[in-house]
Amino acid sequence: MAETSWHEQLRAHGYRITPQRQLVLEAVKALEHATPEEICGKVRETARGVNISTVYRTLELLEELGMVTHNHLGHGAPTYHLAEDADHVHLVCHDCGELNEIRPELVDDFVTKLDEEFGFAVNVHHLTVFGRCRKCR
Amino acid sequence: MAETSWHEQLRAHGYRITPQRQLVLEAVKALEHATPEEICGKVRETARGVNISTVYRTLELLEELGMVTHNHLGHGAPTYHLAEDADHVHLVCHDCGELNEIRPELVDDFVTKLDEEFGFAVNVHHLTVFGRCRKCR
DNA sequence: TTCACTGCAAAGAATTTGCACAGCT
DNA sequence: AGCTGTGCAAATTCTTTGCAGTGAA
Repeated sequence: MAETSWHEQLRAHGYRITPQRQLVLEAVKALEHATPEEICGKVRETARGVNISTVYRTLELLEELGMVTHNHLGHGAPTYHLAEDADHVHLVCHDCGELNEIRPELVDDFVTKLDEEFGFAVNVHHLTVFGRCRKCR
Repeated sequence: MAETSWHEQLRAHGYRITPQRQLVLEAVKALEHATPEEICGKVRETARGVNISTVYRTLELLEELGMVTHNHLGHGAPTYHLAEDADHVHLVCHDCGELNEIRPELVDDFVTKLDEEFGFAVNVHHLTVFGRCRKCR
């Protein structure tokens, strides 16, 4: 995403460009799969006093605009990443918690089948598959 | 599951049979996809004074013994059901929240592929697929 | 100047834990 | 009787909200 692109996307919807929003977006990009708490920590490395509730509000906004997405990779807080980096499916091991990202093509058949049979459009970016990894079986 | 089966499964692991455990298991069976809160409500229809923390502890125990499983069907609390009734995949619509259960055979190819390519054993019972249903597209 | 945005503090929802007593076995 | 399980209350974790002051446009 070009620097100007997200500025304009915010403006086009009547939202303002603020340092906090810039920093949150940068943190999401840099951290990958980060929780709101972690994002807040990263942001505070640069700007002090940024509040966790601002992070929540910003993530909600950025998600609404389609700039970031989130996943539930376990029992705890959700993790966020850039929408443009989200083109993968998550594999999470129940036992060791290991996270793997796999090519979305692997679910293409499945996605097609659900579309044909139920008219259901799978959101592949939000798909997390739990199971047991090679090491833990 | 026969009446005696789960009694023995508890005993075999050194756990005791209590009215609370029986009621929680019955509530899980009766409600299907119920949150801990809902299960607690159901249990209290029969026995008063059962505590929510007992429900949590019991669900954790029953899950550990493989008698119930849980899924995350949205942002809120997880939902529990009997493991023996869990042989389906969940389809959840982002927009209307509608929940559908589909035949697990639909993911067989996908499961096989993940096994072959990554040695990853998918827990189909815990699989929830988000997307947009026919009506909301 | 105007009104969206933020920080702060408090409220809320979901879950866990410590501890003394109750009740299975 | 012995020890697991339970109720209760308080602590935690994660998230949202109200409100008054700040700052982007």
